[in-house]
Amino acid sequence: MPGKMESWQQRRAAIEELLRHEEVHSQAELVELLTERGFSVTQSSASRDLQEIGAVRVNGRYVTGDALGGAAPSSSELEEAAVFVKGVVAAGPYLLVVKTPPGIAALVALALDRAGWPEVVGTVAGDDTFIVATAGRRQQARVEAKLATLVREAVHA
Amino acid sequence: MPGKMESWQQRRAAIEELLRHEEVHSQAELVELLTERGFSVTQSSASRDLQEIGAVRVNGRYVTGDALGGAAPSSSELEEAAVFVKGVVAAGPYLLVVKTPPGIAALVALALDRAGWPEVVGTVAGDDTFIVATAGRRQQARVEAKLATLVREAVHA
DNA sequence: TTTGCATGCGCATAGAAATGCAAGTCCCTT
DNA sequence: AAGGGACTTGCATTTCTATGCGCATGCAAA
Repeated sequence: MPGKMESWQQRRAAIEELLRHEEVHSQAELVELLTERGFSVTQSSASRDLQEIGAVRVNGRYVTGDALGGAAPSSSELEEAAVFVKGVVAAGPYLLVVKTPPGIAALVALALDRAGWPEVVGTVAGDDTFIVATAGRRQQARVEAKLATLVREAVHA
Repeated sequence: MPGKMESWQQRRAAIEELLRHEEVHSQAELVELLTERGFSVTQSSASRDLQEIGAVRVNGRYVTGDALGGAAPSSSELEEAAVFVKGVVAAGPYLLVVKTPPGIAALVALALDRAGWPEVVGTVAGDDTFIVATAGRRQQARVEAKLATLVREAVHA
């Protein structure tokens, strides 16, 4: 099986994006749209992705979970907040410690929470530091990498 | 077919009520519950009713649209606080991450502290998340289970 | 009463989504 | 470098949901 795990996160991001702008009525349709956009997947994965994302089918149309309840904070919020990140360090195999300027740890932590990354189990913020809890080593590594990328891009911009 | 058209409104009300207090995972299950309560229907009608009502299946469980957010009080301090627990997730073998509505994490964490569970080593609270430290896997699992029970009861009440 | 229209429902089935299983990858540990 | 575990995915199939069709009933007008 051609199991290219390369796109996983991009694919989910793409799905969320699709759900926001297109009318998706079935998983088969979603698969089609994804295919058009260069993602090669089957209905199986679509099903699992949707569940993971928290999408829901209402009246025969899929919508993202947070589109129902209000606040639809995209990753842009986090991208902005990323500017304040001064450092990310692993603390043991399950935690990350993130340093920020004084007073805004909570802000960044909140943004990270709302970004809804699947690997992030939760955050606890202090004044200039916050802790990110992840479910395991792998998740920790991913979050660390993603955060690092985000910070790099934020600084460049 | 004895189509008593008198009852469909009552039936739908009953369904809404059921969704609020029971875990309904499929339309077949719903039919069963309704039958127990004296409503004689088939899956067909259940499907149409759910659609009409605006119920939605999230993670394999049906909920009414407006049930997305809301809580009720209880008795003992921790039991009361349990209402606010939105999720419990293990982070590695020693920690639990508990999500709550914004601003309430400290309250719940304190209540848990005071409950004096032997498995709980300590808690650290943020704004909408707190972390529970336990002495090991076994304790972690036990706390997770106890919390889950508590939450379930709190919600049902 | 009879005729017509609208509605609620069940049956059968088309249509859609979830999942057990096994295969392929990536990484971490030894 | 080898071994093992944790993930992810696709396939095949099961399980669940939506709906076309026709019957039965209620109501209103003729």
